[in-house]
Amino acid sequence: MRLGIETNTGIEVAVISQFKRATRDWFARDAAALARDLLGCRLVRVQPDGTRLSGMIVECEAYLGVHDRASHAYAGRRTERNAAMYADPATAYVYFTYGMHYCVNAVCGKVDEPVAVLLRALEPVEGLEIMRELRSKSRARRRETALKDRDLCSGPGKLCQAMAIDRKLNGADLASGDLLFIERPLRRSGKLEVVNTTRVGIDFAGEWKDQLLRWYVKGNEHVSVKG
DNA sequence: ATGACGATTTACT
DNA sequence: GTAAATCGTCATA
Repeated sequence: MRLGIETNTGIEVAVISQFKRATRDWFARDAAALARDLLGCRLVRVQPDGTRLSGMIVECEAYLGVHDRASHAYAGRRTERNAAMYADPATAYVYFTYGMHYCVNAVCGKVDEPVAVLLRALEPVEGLEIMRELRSKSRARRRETALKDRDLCSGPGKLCQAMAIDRKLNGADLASGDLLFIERPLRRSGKLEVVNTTRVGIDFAGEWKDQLLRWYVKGNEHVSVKG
């Protein structure tokens, strides 16, 4: 239970919410089901100094393993970079892309089965001002205007920046670790309207680009792309 | 050793 | 809407 969370306006309001750590068993299933269920859960990052950053997961994509042309494990590719995909469920797979961005996945399925869920967007909950600093840091030119809340975690690369997630967290244990983990609500937090559609940024994937493997919270302003 | 390319973000026309 | 940024990774040689 947690009393008092930071709101978009910076005002603290008293709320009663109950979350518990997601267990390894909870991750040990197919990626599509997990992707859907991750919506509404919290991703939590505890920094070295103990500062807690968190956000509600509002957008996810499932990557289905060796047959999925969009997956890093397509055709059984197993390299140093994607090794974490073959690890235990609840392992974090963090990879570097486009020469400048990190993306984070929750590995699921069984051991040696390279299936995972890409976390694409969060609605910031704890540590918004720290996130703002982390996000401003790497910008080429400082902007006079502060970043809006919706610019903090509305994309896979942005959320890693805002949550201080980089290659050091590749292989982290999302179930038992203390650095990066998932909390799920004990009670279904009201009605969560969900949209199921196609994945983003995988035009190279042939027929697999049409599969409906992306889920997001309908109407949530932190979702990265509409559609 | 070399070259091509991103599961993206940002700035600019 | 288009294009630049930017470099680790991987396949090929």
